[in-house]
Amino acid sequence: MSSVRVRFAPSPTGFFHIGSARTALFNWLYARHTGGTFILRIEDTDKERNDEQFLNVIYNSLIWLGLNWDEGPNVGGSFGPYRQSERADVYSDYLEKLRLAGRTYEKDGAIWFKLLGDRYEVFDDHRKKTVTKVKVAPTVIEDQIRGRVERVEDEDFVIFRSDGNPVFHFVNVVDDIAMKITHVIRGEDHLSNSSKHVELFKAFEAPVPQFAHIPLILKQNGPGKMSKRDQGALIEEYQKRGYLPESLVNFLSLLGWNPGDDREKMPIAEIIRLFDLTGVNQSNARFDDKKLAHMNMAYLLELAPEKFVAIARDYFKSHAASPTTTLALAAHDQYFHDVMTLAQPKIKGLEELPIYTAYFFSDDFAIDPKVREKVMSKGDPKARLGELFEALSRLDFASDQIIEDGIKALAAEKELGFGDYQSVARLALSGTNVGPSITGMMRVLEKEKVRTRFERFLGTVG
RNA sequence: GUCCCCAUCGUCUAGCCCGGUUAGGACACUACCCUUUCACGGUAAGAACCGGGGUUCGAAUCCCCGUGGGGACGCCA
Repeated sequence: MSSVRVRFAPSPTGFFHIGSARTALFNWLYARHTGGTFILRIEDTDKERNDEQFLNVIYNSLIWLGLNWDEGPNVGGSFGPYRQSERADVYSDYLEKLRLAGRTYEKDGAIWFKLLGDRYEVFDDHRKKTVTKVKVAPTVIEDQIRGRVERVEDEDFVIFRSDGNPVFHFVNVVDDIAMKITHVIRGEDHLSNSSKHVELFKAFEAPVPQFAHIPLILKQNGPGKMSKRDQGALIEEYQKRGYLPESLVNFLSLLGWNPGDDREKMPIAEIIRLFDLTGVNQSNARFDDKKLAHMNMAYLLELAPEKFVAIARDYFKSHAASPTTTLALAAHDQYFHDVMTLAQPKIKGLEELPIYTAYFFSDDFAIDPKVREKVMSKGDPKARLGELFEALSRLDFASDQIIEDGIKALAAEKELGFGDYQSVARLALSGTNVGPSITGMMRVLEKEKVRTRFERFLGTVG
């Protein structure tokens, strides 16, 4: 095990979104790549805004994505506790160090961190008030991704609120010291906080960890970074929509990082092997749900049929409220299996499944009027369906191939093409022109059902 | 307003560090092929170096300025 220790430090103040997931992923990847330790630390110092339910959202999302933590809540570790709300003792110890070093003072009931240098007053246009500044040399941040960044940190800042609770800057640095964090990998929105943090590290006389500020994910439409409220921002949502976590992870890994060549779809082991901070970009990336959907389809396509069926069943179960999924779940296992394997190579995502397969589980399906119009307008489809109905008794439904041969024989006999039968049969059987092969459809539906649907359709067209 | 970061097809990006490419790939879009509908797949096409100055024989690549985008400026994290 290497000495690399990284942490993902979310605060449970809202749902878990894409940006957080990507930060977690990059930390996890770096830990796995280097053989280091991935730590989950919950930054819940703001009691007002924290909520237990969000904690479970974080845990569940990380687990779903496969980002297991080596130290943290529920798994323990020798640097715990890993929830900041349980680390009050640690913080008072560290506050004492700062106090002894003469780097704190009290004002308005809060405890402030004192910068070193001469003070002067200046009016701040933005905040519309006079503030006290300190004459300081710029703070240098050596960043693995940005290079050397200088920032002037010239105002004292609060480290303990008047309610007695420590603030983010303080606990973040203290815990990074206490937990021996070696690399701080976080979003670029923290870059301007880093000067505060570096000054704190220096005040504690602690080694400054390596910083790596990764680019932000921008919302796909409109200005600004992606936030919890944006469309497609929540991890939970992808879970609900039946996205495969490995496809989301693969997609996310490519947002701001690349292996240096054209490879995109890669197994996680390969991503871990290739991942490094030097491959991380400096510019923000816009989220593209189409590319994610494509990635997901590619993963779905290569799933072993048994696995696909199991995942499909889970998806139906978690959407059991709808009538279509209820009927599907009520079907025999083998039948469900057969329908799903028919659909697997055809669909782009699990979300399509209930509607795509609905007519397999219910005779009560609508005929698409547009498709009907199109199919019925050329040739004599009614006659074709009649012929096919006639031939049904002679057709063996044992395999797609036998059905295909049977229809082809019929077509040859009538000096017609396969398509002349296919389109109208599909319409009668499914009410649409979208779906799996007609032969597979007939095989799975079985002869009796095919017969009754043909009959019914023939009846409706008079 | 101040400070910080960034800048290649519509989007994600390779190339930049170490100047010489028909500036490559993927998603999306278009056409065609495959075909039993719809997809998948295949082929092809269109599509970019933000602008201006330098440096240089030569700049996407190095430097400066501008512009644009993003972030931060809380007793939030």
